[in-house]
Amino acid sequence: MSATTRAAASADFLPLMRELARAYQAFAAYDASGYKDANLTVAQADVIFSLGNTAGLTFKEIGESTLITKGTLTGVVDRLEAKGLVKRIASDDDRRCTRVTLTARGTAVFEKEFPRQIAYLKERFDRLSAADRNAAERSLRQIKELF
Amino acid sequence: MSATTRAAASADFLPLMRELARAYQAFAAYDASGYKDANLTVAQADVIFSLGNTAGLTFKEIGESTLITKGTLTGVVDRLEAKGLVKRIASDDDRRCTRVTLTARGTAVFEKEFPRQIAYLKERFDRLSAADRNAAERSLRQIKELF
DNA sequence: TGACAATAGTTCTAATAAGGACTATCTTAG
DNA sequence: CTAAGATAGTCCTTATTAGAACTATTGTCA
Repeated sequence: MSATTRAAASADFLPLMRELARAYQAFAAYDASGYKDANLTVAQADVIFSLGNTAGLTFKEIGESTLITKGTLTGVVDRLEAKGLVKRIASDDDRRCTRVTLTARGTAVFEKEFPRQIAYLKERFDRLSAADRNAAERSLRQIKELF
Repeated sequence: MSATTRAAASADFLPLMRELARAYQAFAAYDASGYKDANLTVAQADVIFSLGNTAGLTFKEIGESTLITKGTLTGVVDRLEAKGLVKRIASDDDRRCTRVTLTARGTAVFEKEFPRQIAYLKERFDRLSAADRNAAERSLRQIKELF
């Protein structure tokens, strides 16, 4: 029995790891499919949804909310700005910061797409009982805290 | 109360969705960090681990195993081939298919990195009890099947 | 105050990632 | 057998993605 096989043999967490990847990918694919008609990517929608009902957020704040790293975020905001959905506003108090806010068109997109996507997702998540959802949430919190 | 706010108010699945994304991202970041020293990306390691202990797999089979889509897989295999870890072999019976196999160097990488990564991951997953792991696996299977 | 570390964004590079068009090859229906 | 459809990979485009180097600005401490 090789070292490789021996390592795998005692790895009874592999099915859990596999299910984590499969579940996330299945969800992510469904989530992304909801934005097709709106011509938004998941990253772009994440940013718009973060900005909705706020007076604007800094790149740092958007990054914390969406888990998009700053290097990526510059490009995402660039493309949203090119689409006229978002604008950069220089901050007065701290000139290192840039605030990003929704434009009128961005707000309109948010008010249309956010409820639509919530309903689109809710239709699936509601197939789970409240007990199952709570159990899943608890398990996922445990997993998150492993790392 | 706006339609947007109303939609979000009845969306009690949002915490679960958030935990799913957070848990997966935390795991993925830890997983990726394990390959730094080996100069492998997660996608490259996934392919090598799929090919380990096989006589070679087609692109289609690798894609099913790793969830990497074919357009991406061509590039991943290109880079692994450039590193000398993998080689393409034309199939005889079905000339549309290409089999991918580990080279001697690829096998050596597999036999070193696979047990190391399993141990690296096991150290974290073993912090969960068997019961918690089973509960998590069950929840994740439920979530996967929602989509 | 003045060097120096810390922070916020941008830019750059390499590598995914999805999807569609394209080529080559099988498969199947008539 | 042959035309039409299906399948396997490649190539192309657009958009992330992470991380490191870089600039500008702010905070800190002696």
